[in-house]
Amino acid sequence: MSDLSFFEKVYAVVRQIPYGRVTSYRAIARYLGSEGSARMVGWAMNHSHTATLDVPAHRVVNRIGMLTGKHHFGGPHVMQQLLESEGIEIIDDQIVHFEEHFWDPAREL
DNA sequence: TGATTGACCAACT
DNA sequence: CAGTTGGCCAATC
Repeated sequence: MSDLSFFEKVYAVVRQIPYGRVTSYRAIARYLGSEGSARMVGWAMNHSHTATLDVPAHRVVNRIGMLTGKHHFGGPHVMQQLLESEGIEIIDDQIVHFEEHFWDPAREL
């Protein structure tokens, strides 16, 4: 684990997010400890397309469940559609019942 | 190599 | 109560 770069650690965690669940940038940063900040997680997601494995970045949102990075999925509605296809309801770019869908790696992993 | 930026967050004004 | 500022650390300009 320690051999992995911060990015790879982020990818590893995001890949383990269960179907129909979401988490936040801050939760991932907190789970990884002081090795990075929420900003770094977002930055890692920005480069997630460079990762060899598929990273379900659509399951990662900001702390209030808002789809801040939806524009980076190739379209402004792709992220929302992906989440809705997993049974997550979204209104105004915001996840409904976010706390119910929330998956905390530090708590569940 | 210094300055800027970024899919964020919390504190401060 | 809304807008600004600082901090986080790496990548890009």
